[in-house]
Amino acid sequence: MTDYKPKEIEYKWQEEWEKTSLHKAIDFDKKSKYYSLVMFPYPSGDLHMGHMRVYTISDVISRHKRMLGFNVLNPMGFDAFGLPAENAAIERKVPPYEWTKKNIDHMKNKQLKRMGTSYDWDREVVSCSPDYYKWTQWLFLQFYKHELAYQKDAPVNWCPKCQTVLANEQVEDGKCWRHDDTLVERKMMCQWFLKITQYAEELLNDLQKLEGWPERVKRMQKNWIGKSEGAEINFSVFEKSNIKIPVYTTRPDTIYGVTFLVLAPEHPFVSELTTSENKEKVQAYIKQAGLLSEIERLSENKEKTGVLLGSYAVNPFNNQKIPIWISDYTLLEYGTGAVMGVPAHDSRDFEFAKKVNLEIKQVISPDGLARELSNAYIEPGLIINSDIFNGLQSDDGKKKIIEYGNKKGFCRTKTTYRLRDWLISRQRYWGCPIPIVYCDKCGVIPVDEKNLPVMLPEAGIEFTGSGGSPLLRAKEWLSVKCPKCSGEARRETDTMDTFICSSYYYLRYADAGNDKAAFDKEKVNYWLPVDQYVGGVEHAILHLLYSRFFTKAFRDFGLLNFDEPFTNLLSQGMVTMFSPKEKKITKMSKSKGNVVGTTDFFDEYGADAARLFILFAAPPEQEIEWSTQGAIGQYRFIERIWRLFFNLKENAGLKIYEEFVNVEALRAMPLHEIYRIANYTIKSVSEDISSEKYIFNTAIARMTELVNAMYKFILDKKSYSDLESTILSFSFTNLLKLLAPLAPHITEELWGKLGGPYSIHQQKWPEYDKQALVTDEIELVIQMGGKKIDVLTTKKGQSQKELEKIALSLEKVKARIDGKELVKVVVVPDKIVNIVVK
RNA sequence: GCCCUUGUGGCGGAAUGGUAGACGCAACGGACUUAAAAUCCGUUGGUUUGAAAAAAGCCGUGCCAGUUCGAGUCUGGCCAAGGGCACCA
Repeated sequence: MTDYKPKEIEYKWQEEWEKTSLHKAIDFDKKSKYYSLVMFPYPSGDLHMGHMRVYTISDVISRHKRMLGFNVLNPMGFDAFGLPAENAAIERKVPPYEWTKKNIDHMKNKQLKRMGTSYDWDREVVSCSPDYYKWTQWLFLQFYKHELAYQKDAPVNWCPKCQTVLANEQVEDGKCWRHDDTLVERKMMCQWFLKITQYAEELLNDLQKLEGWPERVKRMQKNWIGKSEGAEINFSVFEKSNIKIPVYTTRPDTIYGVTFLVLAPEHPFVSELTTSENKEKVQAYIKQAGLLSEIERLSENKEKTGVLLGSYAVNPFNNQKIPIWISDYTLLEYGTGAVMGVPAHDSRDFEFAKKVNLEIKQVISPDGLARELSNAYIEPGLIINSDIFNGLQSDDGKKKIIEYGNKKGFCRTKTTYRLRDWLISRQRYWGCPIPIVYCDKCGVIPVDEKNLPVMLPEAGIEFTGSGGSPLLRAKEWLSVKCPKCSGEARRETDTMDTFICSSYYYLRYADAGNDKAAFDKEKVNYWLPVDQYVGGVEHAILHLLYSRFFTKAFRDFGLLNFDEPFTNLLSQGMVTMFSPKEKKITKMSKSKGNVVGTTDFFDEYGADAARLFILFAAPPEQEIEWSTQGAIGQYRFIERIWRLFFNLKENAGLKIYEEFVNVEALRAMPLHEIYRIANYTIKSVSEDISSEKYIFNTAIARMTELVNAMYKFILDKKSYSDLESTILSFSFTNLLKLLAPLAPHITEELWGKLGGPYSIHQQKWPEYDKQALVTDEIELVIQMGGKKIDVLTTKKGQSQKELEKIALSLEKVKARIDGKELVKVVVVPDKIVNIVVK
């Protein structure tokens, strides 16, 4: 027997797999395709055990599907644009390109391959490489052509640490998603947007099609899109018949309770509606509101403030004259930027009315009676004080009121979404340049497709960390000929949000080398949609919503033929560990000082052991806590298999053997139990590892049981009969195959040592012998009143009467029935007998 | 505030409404060894009776009810932790 040296074995097979192109995906192959995808990483430099989880899960799925006979596409690449590279350039004067390249090289060759992953590296994509970002730019131009990319002045979120603006989705709790200690500021800027809102309804509706997605993720997307149905009502302005103020409401049933209007401070009508005596106050308020940070504005404790404009609006339903206010609790970007104030039935309006002393008029009541309100009554109810609509229920009232207003021409139903258009401009260097040119004569002009890519300049770029994007100072690069008039023009200096790059990479994998197009339509239609996507739940909204949007837009551009990119989604839980900094168990990350590197563990115990522990600790969706001790437990499991192999090889003539045996020949022998467990293991592992379940922890437990049973069987055994060596060979051969997707190196090694043909990963997934699982004895549980009294082994298939008789004849049972009335006996054949007494 | 998820031994976790705690970690005992490590074999939810062993009993899946012959599992309410949304009209 030789020692188990994981490092040697693992390196050997990793090289062999690469040399023999074992994991190559073949376009348009005869076998059914299976696209297995893992979210591609940002090349931050050093992967730790926390990162390993997602790659392990996805790799097990890919390897298993190959053994099931699928043509598997399992690609990998790098989301390589982004801030850390640029920050490294500022701090250490290394060009972002070099820093990124070095990290990719390390992650790819020293870490991802070292884990034993089975990627088809021929399809690698690197989003910062010009042959990739050329197509990012080309796709931007398609959006532009279809009027889905546009520029506008808007209040935007600015992260002072990133020195750039952020999309709505990238602001969490008023803070930057990358810097949870940094409040986002509000600024007015002219920026590029993608019109994701045009797809809001489809993005919402098609969530129903995504049966293979976790409910949680779908709910989060649904919340984010935030559809609401209501009405848009036009208020006219007293003595200013040229202006109509549209407001959006979901409660048209409260229209008679309107006692004021509130516009957003940035609302375009504000100056026109401000009377001269209020001008000063209004301007001061607008200025002050603009200065507030996001978090201050959102703060719940913040008291409502606002100022009167001086003009009056007229409620078209009852011609009542009501004052117009501005307040920062009204948002310009949502609805129409103006709300009707119904203090009696909206808590924000109530608060505001109390604060500035406005009339509160009740128009909804639970019982039809009006009373003094100490809070807004926001439930639906009976309509009162509302002229011809009195006595209706809210629901019915809504419809009738909209109908009435519609007839009169000042009201219509309207659907509003919380989702905003996607702000994609970034004031940073290390991103994909937006292919746009500004010409004094011609205006905003897109770069010709044939002149793509607009390369990021490298020479003469200085990273100072201040004074805006380095591109602003790249004089030579900045000046360009206008594509239209050939006159002097200037390049766009903003780059794209890196989420653009990651919104289509999974399409590029289908045709990674193409230099004529972003991807070939036929290839994309062959490979896509992705059959199984694995990634972190932190992208539940961001990346997954953007990618769905891209897919739908590309379908409409005629680039592909499907509606949704990812059929099944698995959101793996975090890997946590105790953080000495935060004094609690929390997500493994460098900044929290609780990382365990991969290299040392792999060298000592092997990637196989790390993979097994990660899979064994909990089901994939759940959080797991890294435990080196626990991982060593899996190392011991592997070593047990290793020793078992040599023991059986020397003593029992172990060989590859996969045929079923005649179960009758085994009856009443201890061997029968081994054969049964082996087949039960095949059955359970096949089920647990399948896409319906993905519970790898129990799969590993079943295999451990088989190994334990085999150990027990061979204990003190000196010689083996032919039948015994056959059954043990059968068990061991199948064990290796079942374990192969999870621990690919050790299984390949032992498979080879057993004389199996290269490679175990190209073998057929085993099937189990149904005969082996048929038993003639069962364990019968005896209960009294639902409590277990006894368990006895008895013949299978006895009638209910027989079982009842067996139970009632037990001494224990008799003693307990004694003196009581037998109410009934419940018999579940081959399972339990439950005796109920009174 | 609204929506959702999760509460099981010292720990991670298993259990189609039918033997709660599979499997692993940790701990303890035994074998092997001059010794230790490793390995192999065991024990390990709590508790009561018992000198001990054997054995037997009772309690036990966050709490309180309910449905059921039978509930970790289903229903309702509560408590706790975690997550999402949050001045979205």
